Amino acid sequence: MAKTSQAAGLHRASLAKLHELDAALELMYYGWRGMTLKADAYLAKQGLSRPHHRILYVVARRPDIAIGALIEILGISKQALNRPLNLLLERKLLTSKRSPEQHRSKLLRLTEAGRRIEQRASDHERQALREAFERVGASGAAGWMGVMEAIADNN
Amino acid sequence: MAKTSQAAGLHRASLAKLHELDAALELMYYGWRGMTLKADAYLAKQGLSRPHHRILYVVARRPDIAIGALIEILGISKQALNRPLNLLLERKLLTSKRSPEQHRSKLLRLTEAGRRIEQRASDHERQALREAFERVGASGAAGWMGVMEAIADNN
DNA sequence: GCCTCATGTCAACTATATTGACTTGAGGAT
DNA sequence: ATCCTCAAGTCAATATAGTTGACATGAGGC
Repeated sequence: MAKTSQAAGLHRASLAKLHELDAALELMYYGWRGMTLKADAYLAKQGLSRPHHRILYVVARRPDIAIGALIEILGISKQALNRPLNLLLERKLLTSKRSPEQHRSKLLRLTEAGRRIEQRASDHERQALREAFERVGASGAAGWMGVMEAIADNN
Repeated sequence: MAKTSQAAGLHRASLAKLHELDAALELMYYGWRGMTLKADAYLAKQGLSRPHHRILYVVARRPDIAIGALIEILGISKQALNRPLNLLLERKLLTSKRSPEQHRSKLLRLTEAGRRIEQRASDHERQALREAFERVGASGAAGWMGVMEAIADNN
């Protein structure tokens, strides 16, 4: 699917800072890229990409989730979910079966192969976080979490 | 251009945590979204989107940048740059003129209107950061920067 | 006059999303 | 049985964001 991602500022561009917070703003951008770079490269090797990983990630943490609930969590339309989801089913990374009571909905689960890929992709991301946390120590990590929570809830 | 972005996990989904660092992993995702949410909404009102903002952001910090250098920094192909750049020129948010010595290259600058839009969009992002930094104090902010730098340089 | 280089443009393709309209298949209710 | 609802699936059209490849233009340099 996705081509191996381009240089795309592999080297953080040095731009003049017009505001005090410009450095932080750019760090958010490059931080996101730094965290996802290796995971995306791994996924590309498997013929998968970010949307597939998002599906695998959620299903891993919500076994037997129904399709409607998955759509809600991912925040995309069912048509947008359709392609990547079917690919994952065809490749037998996911299974779907009808619920015993609620026959209307289909329940999704990871297969062993799906679990393995989800683990490896997420591990690349966690590894980037782990190294960074180790470098700054526990108090820095706590600060990072606090800031990210505040930003995440900024609605 | 972009439709007003969907709910898309406006409420951070509560998923079981399979690993210690899953919470941090999700925070990176929601943090990025939290920072860009209002900026994207503002840009959409102006009929612009993230790529346009990226161009405006860089040109604001590198006045008289040539197109080739802009392509390098953004990490996209000239063909991909073409559409958003021409829109910005048509809408007179950017000007281009040939360099006095280096007549081969074109130099880009923001117009007043372009500067205003760049400022407002980036302000939405900086505001999210500012509030978060205020909430956690200087040491938390320093921790955040340290972690993000480590992740950004994780190549 | 030719070569190079920066820019511009055309075409075809891929991937990720959207909205709208419609179908299918399973249960529930009368 | 028939009708209604609901979850899921599918088809079509569109937008956005990117890619490669090929080729055109226009300004200097030699």
